[in-house]
Amino acid sequence: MLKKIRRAAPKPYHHGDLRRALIETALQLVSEEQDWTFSLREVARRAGVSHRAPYNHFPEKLDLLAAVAAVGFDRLHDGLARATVGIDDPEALLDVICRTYVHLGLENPALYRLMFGPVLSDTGADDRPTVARAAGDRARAVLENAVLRGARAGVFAVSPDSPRDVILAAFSAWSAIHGLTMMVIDRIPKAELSLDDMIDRLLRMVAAGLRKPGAEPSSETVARRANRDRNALSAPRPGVLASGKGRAMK
Amino acid sequence: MLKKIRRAAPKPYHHGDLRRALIETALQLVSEEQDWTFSLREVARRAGVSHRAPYNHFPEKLDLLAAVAAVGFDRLHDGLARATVGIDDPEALLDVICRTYVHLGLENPALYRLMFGPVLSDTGADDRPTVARAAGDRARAVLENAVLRGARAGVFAVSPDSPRDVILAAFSAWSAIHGLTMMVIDRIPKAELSLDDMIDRLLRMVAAGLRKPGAEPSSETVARRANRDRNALSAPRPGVLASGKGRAMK
DNA sequence: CCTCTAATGTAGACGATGGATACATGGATA
DNA sequence: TATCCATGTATCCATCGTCTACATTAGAGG
Repeated sequence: MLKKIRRAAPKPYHHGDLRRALIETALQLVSEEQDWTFSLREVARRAGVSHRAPYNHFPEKLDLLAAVAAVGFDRLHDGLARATVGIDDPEALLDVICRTYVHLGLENPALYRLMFGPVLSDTGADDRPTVARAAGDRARAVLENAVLRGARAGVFAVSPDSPRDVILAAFSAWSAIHGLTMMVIDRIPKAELSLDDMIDRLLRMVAAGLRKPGAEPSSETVARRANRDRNALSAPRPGVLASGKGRAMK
Repeated sequence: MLKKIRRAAPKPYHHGDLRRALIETALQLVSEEQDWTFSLREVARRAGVSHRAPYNHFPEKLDLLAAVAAVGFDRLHDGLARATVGIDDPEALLDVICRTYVHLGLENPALYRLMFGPVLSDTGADDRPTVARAAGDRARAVLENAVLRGARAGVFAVSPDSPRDVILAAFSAWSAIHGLTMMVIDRIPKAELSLDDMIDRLLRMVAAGLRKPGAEPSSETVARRANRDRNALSAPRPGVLASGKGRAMK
């Protein structure tokens, strides 16, 4: 009998780490095609396994996509966390978070859309998939934390002792930047509007909505300039949400 | 020869008004299933034609969906226009627009998502379909008009003579309410947050972002109460975006 | 070290889909 | 009345998501 010669392991029957490979491949596809209508079979093909193999790890296509979305939220969280280290001023912090957020979202529109999209919220009548939900919560925490800090510092018109107050305020800000991000992704604004102008105007609104009525609205400029410098320094940082070629909005 | 007896026209070879029927059917399906993954064949089936017939009116499925989205924008525009007749105070006007907007969106989440969704913005590398684009512009105009009025009245910190200023301000407000609408549709906010609270908090932010720094922030309350009364009066108005059963978010 | 099972893969089948090609119908116009 | 062409129908095809049946192997228990 021929002894099984293990020559450079050409095709181990068992992939070894298929689950992760599938998520990676799917993420790659989402990034490349900016779309998640690719077939599950295509994912399997790219991963070099039979078209049925993925079903051993994900009950259906949606579950794989949910896993991809979770990765997206993780990267978003990491990107926000990394961009905000060492910033203490609450207004500046909020400004950086929002700007970074929008840019991260635009870095990989399809992934961003997938993270929030119908695919995940329409899973039956129940809630969003737990993976995505949990990952999203971690990202959300960054923003809530910033609001809380501003509240504690007495800069924001938010009661630091009322969780509801903090959550509502943070959610409003999040809604605003999420809306802007989605609008830009979906190409709603007229072409002549510059992204920076849109962000500036929106952040003015967000800041005004959080600031204590009596506070000085001019320090905002200072904070903003500081952030811009800071961003300029770390600007060439490679994309966080972007995966593969991931051209951002072209 | 048998004379063609037109007995209740059992099956006229030519449908007569297929295009409209297809759009209607598709809209119905979107509303019922809260999803547009239904097959084009299903639409044809419901319309009582062969599965190939739709292609005589729409090059592909996306084009039919674009037409549906256009209808959605039209209804949104009509709903906003109807809700704002007779309101003069700019702050109150803006308040009503935003509140109505969110409610209309939540009335038929899938349709709202379709209007903005990837389906329409990903049509090749070019712009969104002209139908949807045009219909969306009309809806957008309602908001821009309100901002313009506030600017003219000197209530908003917006130069009425600078179109760019007006557009940017309106776009910021739009982004905010669009973001809120999407977030709620996508079930992002924690369950314990009430919709009204979220809207109130966001509108506070929007108003603060538009109001002239010196203006009185208390008149807002008056305006809001007025709007709420007004809304209460016309509350039982049947859904505008809703079509068929169109349960709103269940 | 061997066995046996459960996890992981492969092969192939099924009904349905989007879209294409070829042909049928009949309303409006000459 | 004859004819043309927009509008429908009947089929065909590759592909998809998911299912059932079977193959392989890693690793736990003896």
